[in-house]
Amino acid sequence: MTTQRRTPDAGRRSEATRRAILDAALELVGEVGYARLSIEGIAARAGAGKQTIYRWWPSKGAVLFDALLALSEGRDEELADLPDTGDLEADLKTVLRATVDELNDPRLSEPMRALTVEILLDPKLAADFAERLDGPLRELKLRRLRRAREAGQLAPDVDLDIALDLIWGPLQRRWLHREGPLTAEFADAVVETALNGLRPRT
Amino acid sequence: MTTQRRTPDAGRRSEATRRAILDAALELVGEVGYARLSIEGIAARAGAGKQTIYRWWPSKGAVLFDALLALSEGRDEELADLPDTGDLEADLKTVLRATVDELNDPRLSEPMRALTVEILLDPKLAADFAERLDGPLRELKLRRLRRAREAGQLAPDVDLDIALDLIWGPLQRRWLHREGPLTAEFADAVVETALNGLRPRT
Amino acid sequence: MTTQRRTPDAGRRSEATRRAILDAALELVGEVGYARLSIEGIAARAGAGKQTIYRWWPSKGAVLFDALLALSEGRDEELADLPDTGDLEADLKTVLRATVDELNDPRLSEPMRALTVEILLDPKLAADFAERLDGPLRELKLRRLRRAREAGQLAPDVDLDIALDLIWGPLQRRWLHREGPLTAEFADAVVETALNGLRPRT
Amino acid sequence: MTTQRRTPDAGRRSEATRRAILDAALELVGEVGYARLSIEGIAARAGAGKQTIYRWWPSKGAVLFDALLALSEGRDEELADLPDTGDLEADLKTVLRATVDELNDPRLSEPMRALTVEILLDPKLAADFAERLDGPLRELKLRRLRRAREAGQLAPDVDLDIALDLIWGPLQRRWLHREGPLTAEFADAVVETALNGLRPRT
DNA sequence: GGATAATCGAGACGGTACGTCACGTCTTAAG
DNA sequence: CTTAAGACGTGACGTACCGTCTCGATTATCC
Repeated sequence: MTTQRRTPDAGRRSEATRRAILDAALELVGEVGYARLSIEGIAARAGAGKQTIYRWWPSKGAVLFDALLALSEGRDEELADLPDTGDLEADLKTVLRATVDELNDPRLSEPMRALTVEILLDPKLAADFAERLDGPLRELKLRRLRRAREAGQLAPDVDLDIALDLIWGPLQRRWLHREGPLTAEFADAVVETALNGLRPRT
Repeated sequence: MTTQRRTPDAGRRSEATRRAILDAALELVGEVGYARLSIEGIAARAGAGKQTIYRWWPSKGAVLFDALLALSEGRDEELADLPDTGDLEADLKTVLRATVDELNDPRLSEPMRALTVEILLDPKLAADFAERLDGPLRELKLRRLRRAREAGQLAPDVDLDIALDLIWGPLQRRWLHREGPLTAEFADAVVETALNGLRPRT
Repeated sequence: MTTQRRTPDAGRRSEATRRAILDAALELVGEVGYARLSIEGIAARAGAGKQTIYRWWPSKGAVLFDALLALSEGRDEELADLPDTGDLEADLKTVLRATVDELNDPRLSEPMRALTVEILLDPKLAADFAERLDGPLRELKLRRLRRAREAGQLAPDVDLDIALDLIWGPLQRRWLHREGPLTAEFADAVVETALNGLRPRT
Repeated sequence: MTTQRRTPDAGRRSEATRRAILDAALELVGEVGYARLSIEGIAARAGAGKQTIYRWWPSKGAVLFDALLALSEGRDEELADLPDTGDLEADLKTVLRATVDELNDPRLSEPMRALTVEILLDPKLAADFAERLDGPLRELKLRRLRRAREAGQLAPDVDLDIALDLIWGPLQRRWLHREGPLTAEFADAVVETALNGLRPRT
């Protein structure tokens, strides 16, 4: 689940140091923000040599990415299937409300926004992110929507990629751009309106 | 339309230097990208002193912002009203297709993505941007939608902010995250699907 | 007594501004020391434009020079003849003790050391200084010694330049290099020992 | 013999870089003079990073000091005892004539004057200089004079500090202030006249 | 269990850019 | 024409990090 598979000899790698680095990265990003987060700072805080970081990660963004992944490890809900009670609207509301809660936790939200931003600019990081997090999640969502379409809850000709954007886009946009509060009501309203447009016309 | 009103004694400001700086910023961002754009580099290219930049702009993001604004000056379509032929769907398609064209021009698109990203991280810049560009544009859009709602083309209880997100969000998201090609077809499909969900239920 | 004779149009010169600049220079050199004294700082403190300083003085050293000269104006003892009671040793002790007192006043001593140092490095300033202060003073001293030699109190073949160095050198050296305290006793001892070597051998 | 003992982990210090910096400093001070010598320039000429200079030296004066020390390394005459043939006058003439030769070599003289001047203004540098060069040399001179006093060649009550000033002061003063040529004759005359005043009165 | 090879901390190094200060020149507006 | 004010190009300051590069000093398998 980390980058270590791609590196020379992961066998010898010090797990303690790896954790210290990820922890330091999280602490520091909370204290000074992403822009002023530096490899030097992480190394110093972690009591690690700079080379140790450069050996295992290509950029500070990659370190923070792993640090955030490590945070959400254990909570395997991450890559579990989306709920499927048969009621698409209810299920989507459940999922989006959970996301709203996560995004309202500044401990997660701030570094995650920083990381998202970094991803927008760094294609390498974007690829890593797509492979390890965004891609799989997107697949889960598509799967749930496909099932709904097969069950006749969505119009048969609906473009699922666009559907996905309609449902998750407003939330992510409002979060990323800080355009207004993230509330359960907002999540509900988005789901309702989007589904309105996606349901089979009678 | 520029920052100069907020600064000390803008009367003495050298217009030639101001243009040289904005031009240099645009050239350089095209050549090396935003991450490697530096105040130092802009000053050197413009034949200006660094202090002259620091005197009038608070960050390289702010310089680029003004540079992009200057680019689109003259084309007053910017802050003109959105078209209103009475046919909301057709009007929105016109607008979104125009946006698609703009975003497919890499001369504008790349620095604009960089600037957008900078805005995400820098609240000061965000405020400036909101005041001078995003806010007014948003207002235009809301006005058009409000007229449509009054004309009965949208459900009377629709939340216009959410409507706005549903219509413009997917496009912006796909652009910002480079998630697939920006085409007229995509624009059309988004408008159709979103309006489906926003129209009065019969 | 100032530089103004050498400049384009002294007739229009503002005396109030000139005083303000010299006063500001003295204040600032006392507050921040010579190294951090700046033309900008003087202009700001004096409420004068920088150009006004550049118009009338060639360097901050020159400003300080004039400022120090202005300080000792009025006290005409400056360029009055050295005392001549007939007793060379007593007269020299009187003079050197007075110098000791002056040099122990930090209000004068610190900027004077700074100026002296500047003179060591700036030949233009050195020439100005030699012409307006050091030369005349040296001439007074030589005149007193010459009278003493004619009166048989010094050996007839003594080199007066060397005599002058022997008498005033140690004091100036100890002051400039901060090598030990400046006391009346030291002044007396120097005069006695130096005169020992300069008197006619019996 | 250099500053490195006072600095963090001098073990890793690159000797090649250290030499390159000192050499560059000497070259540059010869080309542009001390006032226009800059850390930036030294680093560029030496092919070193600025930080490398700041890591090991506190000021450009300190760099030049080390550079001059390095110049005179090898010539161990530096800290060897002053000659003692039993004839004080002859010995002092030998020493002062050697000094005159050194001070007439502009390769040494110019940077040395600049450094001397810097020392006058910078107490830290002065302390360093006193500890590593001036102090030891002064001690050698005092030792020679003390031996002469014990041998009855100087008056028993003579203050050796003042004696030292009388003998070396005029030469240093004439050099530092550029007050006339430095010749062997001048050195001889100073020694003769000063010793005249210091010998026991018969 | 001792050799050996990679990892580790530490941090020096050549660089780039930062944001600030002062330089000396210039332009403007007021008197 | 001088003045106060201050923008301008220039250049150096001293600092922060970059990413690379040695250094010993641990480890942690593998012979």
